[in-house]
Amino acid sequence: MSNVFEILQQRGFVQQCTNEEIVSRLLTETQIAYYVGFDPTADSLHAGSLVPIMAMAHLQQAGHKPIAIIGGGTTMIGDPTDKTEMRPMISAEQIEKNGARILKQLQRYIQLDNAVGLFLNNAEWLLSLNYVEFLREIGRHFRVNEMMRAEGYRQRLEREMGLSFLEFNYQLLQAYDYLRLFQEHNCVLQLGGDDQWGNILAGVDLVRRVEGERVHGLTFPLLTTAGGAKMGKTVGGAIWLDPDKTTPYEFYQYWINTDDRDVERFLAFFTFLPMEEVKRLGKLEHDEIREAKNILAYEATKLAHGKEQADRSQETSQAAFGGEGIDLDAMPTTTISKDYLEDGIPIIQLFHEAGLANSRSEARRLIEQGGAYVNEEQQKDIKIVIDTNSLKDEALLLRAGKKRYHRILLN
RNA sequence: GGGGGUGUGCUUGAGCGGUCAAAAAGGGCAGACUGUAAAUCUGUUGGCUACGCCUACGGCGGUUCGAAUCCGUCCGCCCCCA
Repeated sequence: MSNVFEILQQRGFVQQCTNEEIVSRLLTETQIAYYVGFDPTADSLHAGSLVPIMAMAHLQQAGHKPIAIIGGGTTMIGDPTDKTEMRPMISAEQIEKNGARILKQLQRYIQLDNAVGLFLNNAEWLLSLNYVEFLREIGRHFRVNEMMRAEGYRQRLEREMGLSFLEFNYQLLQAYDYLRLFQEHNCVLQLGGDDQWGNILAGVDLVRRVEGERVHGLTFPLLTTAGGAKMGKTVGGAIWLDPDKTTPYEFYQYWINTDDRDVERFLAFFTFLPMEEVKRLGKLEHDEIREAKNILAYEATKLAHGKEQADRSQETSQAAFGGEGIDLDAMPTTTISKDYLEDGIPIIQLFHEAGLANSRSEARRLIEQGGAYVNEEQQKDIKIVIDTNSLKDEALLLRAGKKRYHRILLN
């Protein structure tokens, strides 16, 4: 149980590794510094980022020193890897701002206090680089033909959109990051998604060429759900870690709706439950597996938002789906004026304005198809006008379909 | 620099000058089933003051009674040659 590498392996974190034996030994016999880069293009991390985060947490618990990097410098270029289009470039200030929020999120999982863990922005060293110097000292170590063999670049080269010279340089900069971190913090392991494998290797090579030292890399599998969707994405958008962007309840719901086939995998990745327990839960079938999803959702929410929020989300969830009660306080709410309602609001308009339908036409369809409920009563007539007579406990409870609720209050 | 392509609704992708709000698939939404899962089946899927009207097929202009479909031009992207 003491070997973190084994833990990572058992939990499914290891996709590729420069040398499993050596890395395993490094992790057991010494304490090392390791790094992961995070993308600061958004002001929040999302559920997909939890894979590297959890891996970092496991490693830190085993006594190793995490370095989280935000790509303030690299993001200003845009990673072409596996991207169908160029990433939008964003300003340094924005990156700075995003970075600060990301740091806060990371701190829920790992300690980054400048002592046992570091948080750095690679803009610190990338922005001041001198072009000619960089070419001479770093650029000379890269073979273009080798770079072009990398899957990510090749795709971009062979398919439609070309690859700008700017993007082509991305790999050099990321490799340079690794070199710097090795030189300054003695970082000898870089982790990342499997799409980063090429970039990680570039860094490993660079360190070897410049410093003559052997450093390592390890990638995580790129998770997709059994349904084929990208991990952490729903049609509505990404599942964010920021409670303002994705409420704890929605976060909880995301996990509890996990596909049966994903439960065991996800428990291993996104909770700290011991593997025996994970396996046991993963084997449950039929409605019993809901218990496993419940635990998954609870644990994941607790990690991201704390015990209190997890408890609440669980209660709300159980109330809403378990039976009678619906936790009114937990659902999205709109406040309207009393006069407005007294005059009567056509049901189509009501659903539209509550945000349960994106247009009036959509609201009309919803109602016609029997998916609209007011105070849990199905309304199929599009001409109905809702007024104060429909109030129940001074409020209206709207429902669209099975799971989407919205409450209307008066002021 | 020269030559050739291509640009359609959330996505992919059809589309004779009229019958195109635009085939088809995917996705989404709703309904049935059910375990807040998956699979399956059904309906629906631009907007609206709604059996009619408006906005849409890269931008702008033109030809025509009439254009997503023809012409010009501009923009983006791709391919070949240099």
